[in-house]
Amino acid sequence: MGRQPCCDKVGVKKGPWTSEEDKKLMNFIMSNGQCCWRTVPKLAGLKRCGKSCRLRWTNYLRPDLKRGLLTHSEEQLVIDLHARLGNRWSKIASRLPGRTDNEIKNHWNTHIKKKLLKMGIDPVTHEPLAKQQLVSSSSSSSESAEQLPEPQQQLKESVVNNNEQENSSSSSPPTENSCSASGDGDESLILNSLWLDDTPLIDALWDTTPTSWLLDCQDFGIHDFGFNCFNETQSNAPQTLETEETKWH
DNA sequence: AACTCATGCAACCGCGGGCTC
DNA sequence: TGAGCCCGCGGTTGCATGAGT
Repeated sequence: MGRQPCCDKVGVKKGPWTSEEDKKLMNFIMSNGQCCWRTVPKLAGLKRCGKSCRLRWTNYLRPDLKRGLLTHSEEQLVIDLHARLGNRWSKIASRLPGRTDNEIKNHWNTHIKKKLLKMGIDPVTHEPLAKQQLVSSSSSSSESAEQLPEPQQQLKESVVNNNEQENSSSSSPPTENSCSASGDGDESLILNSLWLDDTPLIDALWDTTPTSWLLDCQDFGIHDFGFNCFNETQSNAPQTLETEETKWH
């Protein structure tokens, strides 16, 4: 169907926001609340499109936003949620108070992705890269997985064990990616369990993390990246965020 | 000091979903 | 039921800044 542009392109300003514009938008939202973004620029006296106003507000001006780098445990949470949800940044962001989908997406693409790759973990599937290469390069034979070198074999077993545990526990649903072959039913279970409870996961998640198999990744040099503190942070992540963050970065 | 390259972040764009009529 | 509209999402781009040569 034909779509009208989100705003009149003529006379609409683009590019970086000035502090004057920020002030206008901030004042307007503060006094009128968030409503009908299409009308916001007009009412607030801005030469911007509503979309741009919404983005600026949600990604930058919102008073509840945290600024600065993601903490260690926030990163861990992002990794785990990404394993469950894939690139659903807004869903992931909804579990991290004060963080925006854009921020998380950027952080994923610039930091976490690289760290995972360096560790030999596919950032898309969250599976060990070595394992994937073996599987893909040796046709569809299931035997290939049995012939993994020792470190990869340990990883594989770890993954299997975790999946088995998760499959047998109603309180910790299987990951979307690692169990992608199990069908849509699993995903709906995951989503149900995730979204029925809207409280942020930041404090509770790592007790049952499906990426806990990363703990066994010592042979991939994980200690170089600070993953050796997974065990510590599982039990008291929020309390140790700042100190762990310094190790991590 | 000047240049190039890499990195990180803010912002834009196009599309899909949901709602209304 | 389907067209029109708006909002929100995810992918991508562009620019500013820092590091390296």
